[in-house]
Amino acid sequence: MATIYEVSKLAGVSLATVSRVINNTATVREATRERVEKAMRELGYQPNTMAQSLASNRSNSVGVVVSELNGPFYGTLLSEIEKAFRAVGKHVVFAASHSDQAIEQQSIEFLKSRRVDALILHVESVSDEYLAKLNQTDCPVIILNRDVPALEKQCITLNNRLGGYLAAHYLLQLGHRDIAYIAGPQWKSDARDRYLGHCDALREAGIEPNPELFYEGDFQETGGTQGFLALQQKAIAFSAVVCGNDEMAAGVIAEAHDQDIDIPEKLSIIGFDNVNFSHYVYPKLTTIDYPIASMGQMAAHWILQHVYQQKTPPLQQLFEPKLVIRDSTTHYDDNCAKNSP
Amino acid sequence: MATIYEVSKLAGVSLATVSRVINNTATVREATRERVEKAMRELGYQPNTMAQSLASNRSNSVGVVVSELNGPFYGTLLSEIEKAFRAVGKHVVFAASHSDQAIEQQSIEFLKSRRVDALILHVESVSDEYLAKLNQTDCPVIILNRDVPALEKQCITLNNRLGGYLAAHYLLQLGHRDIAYIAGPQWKSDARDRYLGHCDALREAGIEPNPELFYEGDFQETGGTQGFLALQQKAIAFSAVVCGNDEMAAGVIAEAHDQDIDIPEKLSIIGFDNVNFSHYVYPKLTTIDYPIASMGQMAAHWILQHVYQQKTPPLQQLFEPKLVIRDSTTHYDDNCAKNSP
DNA sequence: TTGTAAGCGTTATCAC
DNA sequence: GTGATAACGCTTACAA
Repeated sequence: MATIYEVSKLAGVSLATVSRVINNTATVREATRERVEKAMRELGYQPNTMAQSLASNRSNSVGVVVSELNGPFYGTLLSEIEKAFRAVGKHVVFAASHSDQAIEQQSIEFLKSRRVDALILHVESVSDEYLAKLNQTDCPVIILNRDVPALEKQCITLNNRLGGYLAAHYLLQLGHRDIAYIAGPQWKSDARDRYLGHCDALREAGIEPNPELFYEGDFQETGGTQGFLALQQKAIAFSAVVCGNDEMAAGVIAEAHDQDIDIPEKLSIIGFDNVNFSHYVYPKLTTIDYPIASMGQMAAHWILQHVYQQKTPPLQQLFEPKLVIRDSTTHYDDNCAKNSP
Repeated sequence: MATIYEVSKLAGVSLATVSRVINNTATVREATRERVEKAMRELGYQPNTMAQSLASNRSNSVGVVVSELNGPFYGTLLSEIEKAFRAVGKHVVFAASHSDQAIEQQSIEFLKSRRVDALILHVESVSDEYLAKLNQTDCPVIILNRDVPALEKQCITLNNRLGGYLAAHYLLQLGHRDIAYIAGPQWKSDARDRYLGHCDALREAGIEPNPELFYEGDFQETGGTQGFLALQQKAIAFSAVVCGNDEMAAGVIAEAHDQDIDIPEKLSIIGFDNVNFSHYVYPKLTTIDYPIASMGQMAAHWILQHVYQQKTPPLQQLFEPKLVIRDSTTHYDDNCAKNSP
């Protein structure tokens, strides 16, 4: 593989000049540039990125760590990030923590050891302090789906509260009054915010949230099923159930099928995230769209701008969810048997 | 960040010795090794991977290119590959071709410019010749889900024909005789093989495959829907339909719902791949499991063994699919209205 | 505008 | 066993 030295010899210029045309780092006379480019072409020259990195103290690569890769969510994220960086010749190296708390921090360190120029993190278990410290080293960090006060300029988040509001508001609009809620783990801020938005909408409609209609699940399909069963045990009936995410909504739907409950006629169900399988469930799931692709893109833009000094469209930190109406919800009907024991 | 030089000074040894303890590359007296290790710990030393790569001509990273990242398939693949390599301190950098023919080759070149030690490819559009040439350079290639004759030792594939056989065989066993087939694009060898297996089972049962019961789809959900509609137009009735993949099966199920056709009572449906949403469709999809996780792991093992000289479990190139029985299939029943105009 | 030369932090080849 | 020292291929002052 040809080196910069051979190029310089063939073009009859110095190493420095070749480097200049490679990096556009100083003005080079047009004639010279052309001679160099010709030489590069003839030799099929490709800069050795390792040498570049070593000399410039820049790896031209960014790291991404996500908690899970199997799910319907992170593929889209990674895909978008990679696309954005490749367009400017930067590589992305990634690690998955496989939802393991111990591995998460280790993943970050692992990528740092690769001297990535920046890190995009979608993580849950590491502490705010750790993230703040990390950012102070040499490696800017941008954080998805989480608010770290010390890093407020570098967090890209969804307005989860608004999302929760939109879901409940839609159901209220359809005439539902007794709306059950199957939440995600309440130690997670997004799960909490979604429920807060839910309560906002209820109160706005003059309804006080009823603890009897609340169940704390685990964001998994089975959690949805269990939540639905638990809610049915209670004394109070409901005509709709909103879930903290689509997986749990799928769990509810599955159980409803088992019990021969017609959806949406007897029970309206609404999810959250709009993951890629949400239109494979039957009936197709009404849900709240989480614009993960745009958020990934924005993370890339932030780094492009702040780390690589590239021009990008204006940055945005807070994203708005949108209601996606499909077939799992319908008007409240007095005749509909409310769901209760 | 501490360098190897500082470590050597603190430990009172030469650069070379420190390098030796880092790489276990020659015998170092126990006392010396300990002094060096202590120094490394005290300085929080981490080798600079760029410098290592430059000097050793090894990047300690492997590249992965996949055609798509959104789908339900590649996340699992990447996840498994990353896990295997991280365990031995190797990084993985990836690129997605976003199903774009032009980008695919460019993605490969992009990763090669990063001097990856090896490449794992799940690609369709580049030619066999290109792959063979690629492998001859400096960069071993391992290929997933595709047979490249010139690289037969480096291809990891699924026995698609067996998979097709298993699906049809199961339906025959259930008593179905008129079985429609919605295939993937027949220029793809996996799509072809699956159908061949289907025919194998039919002939084994003394049934000659009927071209009227065959439709060539596109592996997409909409293709399944269109295929189902097209098959219904034909003069011949069928009691079951097998699809070249799960997406198309989902399309058939959606259309069946629209037409109020009971599944599986009136129509049995079977997919292929066992993607992560296959149990979210209703009824849960009977399908053929594609062991993508094991295959990704095997790709990693191959590289670990041949490129990094690590010991691994024995390698395996051909994987066997398995029938996964769920709720979209049932016994053939004479009373069942066959599907026809 | 172009050239010279000193790094960048390792590994690897010699000697000792 | 250990230590000098020359690569590795590039960037980047500093000169010219």
